[in-house]
Amino acid sequence: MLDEPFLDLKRLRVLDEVHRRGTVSAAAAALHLTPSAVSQQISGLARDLGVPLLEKQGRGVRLTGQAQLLLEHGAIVSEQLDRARADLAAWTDGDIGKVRIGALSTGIASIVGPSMARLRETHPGIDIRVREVEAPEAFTLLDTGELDLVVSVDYRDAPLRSDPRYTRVDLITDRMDVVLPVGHPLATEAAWRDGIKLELLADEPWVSSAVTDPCSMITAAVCAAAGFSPDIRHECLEWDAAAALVAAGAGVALIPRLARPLRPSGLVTLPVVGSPASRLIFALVRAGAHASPPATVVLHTLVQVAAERPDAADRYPNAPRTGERQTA
Amino acid sequence: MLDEPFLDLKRLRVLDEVHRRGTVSAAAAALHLTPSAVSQQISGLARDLGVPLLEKQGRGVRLTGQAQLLLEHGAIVSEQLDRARADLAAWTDGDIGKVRIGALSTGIASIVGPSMARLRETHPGIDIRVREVEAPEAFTLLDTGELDLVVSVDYRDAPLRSDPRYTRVDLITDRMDVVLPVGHPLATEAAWRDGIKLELLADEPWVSSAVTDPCSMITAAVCAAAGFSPDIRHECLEWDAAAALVAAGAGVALIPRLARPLRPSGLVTLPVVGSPASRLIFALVRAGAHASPPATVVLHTLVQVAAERPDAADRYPNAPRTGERQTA
DNA sequence: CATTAGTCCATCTAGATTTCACGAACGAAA
DNA sequence: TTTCGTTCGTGAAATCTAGATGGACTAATG
Repeated sequence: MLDEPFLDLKRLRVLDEVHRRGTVSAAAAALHLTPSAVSQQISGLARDLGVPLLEKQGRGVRLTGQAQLLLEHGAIVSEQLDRARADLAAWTDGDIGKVRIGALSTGIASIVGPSMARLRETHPGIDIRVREVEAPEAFTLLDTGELDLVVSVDYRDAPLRSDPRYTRVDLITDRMDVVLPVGHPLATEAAWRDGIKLELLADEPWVSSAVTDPCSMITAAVCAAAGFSPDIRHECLEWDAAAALVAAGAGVALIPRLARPLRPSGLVTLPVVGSPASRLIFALVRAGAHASPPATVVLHTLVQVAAERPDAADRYPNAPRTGERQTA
Repeated sequence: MLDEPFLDLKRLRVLDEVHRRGTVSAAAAALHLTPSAVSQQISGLARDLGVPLLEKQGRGVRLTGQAQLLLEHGAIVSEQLDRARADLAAWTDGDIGKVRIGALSTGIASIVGPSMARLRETHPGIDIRVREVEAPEAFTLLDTGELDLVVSVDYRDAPLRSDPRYTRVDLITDRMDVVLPVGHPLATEAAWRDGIKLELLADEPWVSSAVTDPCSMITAAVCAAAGFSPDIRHECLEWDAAAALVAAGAGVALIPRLARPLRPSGLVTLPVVGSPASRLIFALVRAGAHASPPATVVLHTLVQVAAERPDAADRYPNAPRTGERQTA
C-alpha cells in the first residue's frame, strides 16, 4: 500500500494554508499555531521531499512550482479522503458495501438470484458476491469472515434461532415431493391428485444424498417421522442426478419443489400427505457488533423475495389449476 | 483542503499491514514495531473515526467491513500519492508543469503561438497559459510570481543579460520598416528597392506609441541614432492603429516586420538603410533556485521557433524574390 | 534626494509539551 | 502451556511555543 517515505498530509495541510493565506503568519493564525511551527513544518516537508517549497518574495514567501504541483495532488487526496468518510457513513446506512453470500444451489436459483436483480435497482451500491457452498462449510465460512450471509437448509447441526452469534431468519418452507419413475405401481391417478402417504414407500429402494450431506439428514428425518428408515441404495450430491436415477427406475426419492427445474422427464411427482415432508430454508448473518448493515439490507430483500414465492410452500402442484399465477 | 478530523495515513498503513498479514503480531514484525504499538495505532484510528476496525476472531483479529472499506480508499489515496511523487520528478525533468507566459502581442502571434503548437507535440504535459501584457508590467509580474516566462522587447529599462535574477535569451531581431502613405514623395522606386535613409524623415510628422510605452522609446532611440528627434504628432497603443493613421496621411512611422499582418492597404513599406532600425525581442525566466524546469523547456522551444523565422531579421522585404520560402 | 528609524515577516535556537513506541503484565482462546 | 491481543507505565522522539535575529518594505527626516 504505502512505502516508507511518507507524504505527511498534516504538513500538506499547512502548506495549503500558506498558499491560501499568502503568508506564514496568516496561515499560522488560521491553524491556531505560531509562525515558527508553520515554518518548521514546511521546511521539514521540503527536507523530506528534497525539493524547495517556499521562496522569499519581498517581505513574505511564495510557493515554488513544486509546491503548487504538490497542492494539486493534495486536493485530490483530500477529496478522496472526504469520499472515504462519506462512504463510511453510507456503509453504516447499508447503502454501500460488499456482501459475500454463500448459498445452496437451489437457494441461489430461487431466492438469491431474484434478490440480486431487485437489489440492483434499490441498492445499486451494494456489491454482491455469490458462492455456492454446502451447509456445514457455510457456517464456518461465516464464522471466519469469508462470508457475510449464508442461505442454508435447516438440519440437526444448523445454528439455532436463539444463537446470539447470528441473526437467523427463516425464508421459505420448501415442500418435498415424492418422485417415482413413470409406470411405477404407486403412481396412481388418486395419488397424483390427492398425494401419497410416505409409509407406502417404506419398502422401496431409495435415492438420497451422501450421508454426510444435510439433505440426506432431511430425508432420513422425514422418513423417521413417517415411521420407517429408508433403504438408501444410491447417493447423489445434486438433485438432478438423483432425479435421473429415479427416472431410470433405480429407486424413489424426495425432491424439493425449488429443485423442480432440474427434474428430467420420465418422472411422476406426487405430493406427500400425512407426515410433513419439507425442508426449511433460512438465512444467517452475523449479529451484534459484527453485524454488517449492507448484509442486513440483503437479508431483508431475501425475506421479501421468499415471501413472494408461495409456490414451494403450500399448494399441491398437481391439483387442478384455475390459472397460471407465478412466473418460474 | 482538509478539515480537522485527520485520517492519518500512517495509521492506515498499519491497518493495511494487519489486513495483509492476518495478525497484529505479524503486522508488527513487518513494520518493525511491537504488537503493542500496532494495537494502539489501530484503536486510536478507530476512536478518531468512531467505528470499530478490528473484531476478535478466535485467538487473532479480523477486520470489520468498515475497515475493509477504509482500506479500499486508502489504496486509492496511496496511488495518488505515488502519482504525486512521480509528477514531482517529472516536473524537475521539465516534462509536466504549468507555465504562465506574458508576451507582447506581436510576440504571441509570431513566436509564442507556433511554439505552443510544437510543445503540444513534444511536451504534452506542459500546461501553457498566455497573457498579453505590456513591457514594464511584465517584469513585475515575473517578479511577483504571477508569470513564469516573459517575452518582451528590449529597451532602456529592460533587465540586462547580466542580471543574476533572470535567464535572458534573445529570440529575434525584428527589423523595423518605414511606412509611408501611398503617393508620398519619398516613396520612390529606388527607395522601394534599395531602402531609405532615416534622416530623410527628420522633418516629417511621426506616428508613434504612447511616450510611456517601450515601443516609443525604440522609435526615439532609432531616430536619435540617425541624428534627429522625431516630431511625434500621434500616439497609438497598437500597431494596426498606427498603420491606419499613416495610411490616412497623418504621418510616417516605423513598424516592425513581425507586425506585418496588421498593416492595412494604402501603405508603402520601405526598408531602412544606414542606421540599424530594429527592435530586439527576448525571453525572460527566473534564474537560480527559482528556475522552473518546464519554463526552461518552453524557453528553448521559443528559441528554436524564433531561429526558424529569418523573415523578420535580414532580408529586405521588397528585394526581388527568387521564390517563396517562408510560411506567413 | 539620500538616510534612517519603524514595522512586518520568516527563520533560528532553546525549552516545554505532546505523541509515540517499548516492555511487562493480564485475560482470552486453542 | 502456548499464542495472541490489549492495557499500563516509562522513556524517547517529534512537535509546539517563546524569544531572538536578520532581511525587506515604508515613511519620516536631515
